[in-house]
Amino acid sequence: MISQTEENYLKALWNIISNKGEASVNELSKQLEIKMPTVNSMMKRLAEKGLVIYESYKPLKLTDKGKKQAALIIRKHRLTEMYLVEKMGFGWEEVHDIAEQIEHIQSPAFFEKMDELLGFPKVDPHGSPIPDKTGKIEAEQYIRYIKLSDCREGDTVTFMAVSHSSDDLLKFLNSRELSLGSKIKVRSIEPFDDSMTVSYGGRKAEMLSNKVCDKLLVRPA
Amino acid sequence: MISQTEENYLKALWNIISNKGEASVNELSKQLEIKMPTVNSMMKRLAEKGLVIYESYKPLKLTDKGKKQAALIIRKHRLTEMYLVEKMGFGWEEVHDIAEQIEHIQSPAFFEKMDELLGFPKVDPHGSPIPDKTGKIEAEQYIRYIKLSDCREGDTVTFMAVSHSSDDLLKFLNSRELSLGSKIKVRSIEPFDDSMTVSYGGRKAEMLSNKVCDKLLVRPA
DNA sequence: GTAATATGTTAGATTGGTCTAACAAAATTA
DNA sequence: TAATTTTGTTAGACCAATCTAACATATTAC
Ligand SMILES: [Mn+2]
Ligand SMILES: [Mn+2]
Ligand SMILES: [Mn+2]
Ligand SMILES: [Mn+2]
Repeated sequence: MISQTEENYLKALWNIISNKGEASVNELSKQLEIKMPTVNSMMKRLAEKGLVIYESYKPLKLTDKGKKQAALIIRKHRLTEMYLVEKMGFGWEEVHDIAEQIEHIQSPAFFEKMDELLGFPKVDPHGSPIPDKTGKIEAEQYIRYIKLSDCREGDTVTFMAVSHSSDDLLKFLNSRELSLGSKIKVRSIEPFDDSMTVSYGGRKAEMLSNKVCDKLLVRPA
Repeated sequence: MISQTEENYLKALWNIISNKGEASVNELSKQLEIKMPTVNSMMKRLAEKGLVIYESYKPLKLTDKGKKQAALIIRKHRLTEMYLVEKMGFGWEEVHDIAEQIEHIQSPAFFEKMDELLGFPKVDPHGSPIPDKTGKIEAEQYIRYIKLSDCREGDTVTFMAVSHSSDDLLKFLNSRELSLGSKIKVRSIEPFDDSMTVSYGGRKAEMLSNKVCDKLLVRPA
């Protein structure tokens, strides 16, 4: 009914909308690395199918049906990432590309089994929430984490999620042994470049650039 | 480089060739439920790509490159089936359709990991051999099993594989608690319909139709 | 408020993967 | 061997998914 290609468009739309509030043809085009005219006609097709609300020159929206479909693909993606890390021994920096493919597998039983074997996890290995079977994200998880870069000297916080997880960032965090759940204390902030010196786990004075701190989502103690 | 669609053609070709010695456009067409003209043009494409040897009105062949590619897809299929049964708790009758999709995942690391977690299995849950990483099937596994239907009264054999495993057959075998590795003794053969009365495991006198016996591959004791 | 730039749309081409209809060759049957 | 049936091929259509080129509208800068 809905193709792999269409699923990828839906998912990208969902991601943009939940980060920035609304989506444009231009952004989608950049995100997917597909030219604007192609995106434009795909939006019309998805509108035909009742998944997207398309009006010329207006921001793109998802219908409720579209939101649900998208969330269910995200669910499959995140369950897969969790499974790969927890049950197969992959590192959190290795799983995205595999999940990008497995999210399109058509087999409710397969993902049911994953969910079960994992004990019905609420978040993926990068701290992002896993939508439930109806496409909803539990209220508790709407809690808006704050960026580490928005913290002040002396703050103590818990590292909860990575906002835009690139391979390079994840490998950097691996190298500093900074993982989800770590309690981080902000020792000092360098006024010149906003870099932070923090302590956590065994590490007593790690320096993190502002670019890094901007990607780390934390919960105040 | 090679699409999911092309992979399915290659695999079907490989299966037909290894069962019947050679393949025709007609057989491929039936197997894949795709009309002959479509198959015909796909064969030309795969010939272009050096995977198939195509000559008008002659039987279809795979090149060495084609054989290897096909075997590597079969490898992914069978490793997946084994993983689903051994590590995720699926029944042997549930895994084929999922494997049919997962076999197309592009990620050497993913299948490496499966192989490793499974302890480098040599056969899939239906007793079919798993090609190695170079696409070869180990010599030992070339052993030609015989059909249970070719056995005689009094023979004792080990159930090694299912030849054409349909859902219905596998469910039937489940219901009779007849699984791979069972030692089967042929008690009697009914001359009228060639049905067999056999004993194995806890069961002392199970009646198996000729249609069933024809699908069970066994190794003489 | 006009000019320049960025964003969005339309038109038309291309490729992959499928089909049906018509024709051709090979195999089977009479 | 001739007729019939089965198998294989060619031609031409269609839809999904992509592109480039050209044009239209909105936004931003001056
Ligand atoms: Mn991901
Ligand atoms: Mn994807
Ligand atoms: Mn199978
Ligand atoms: Mn397949």
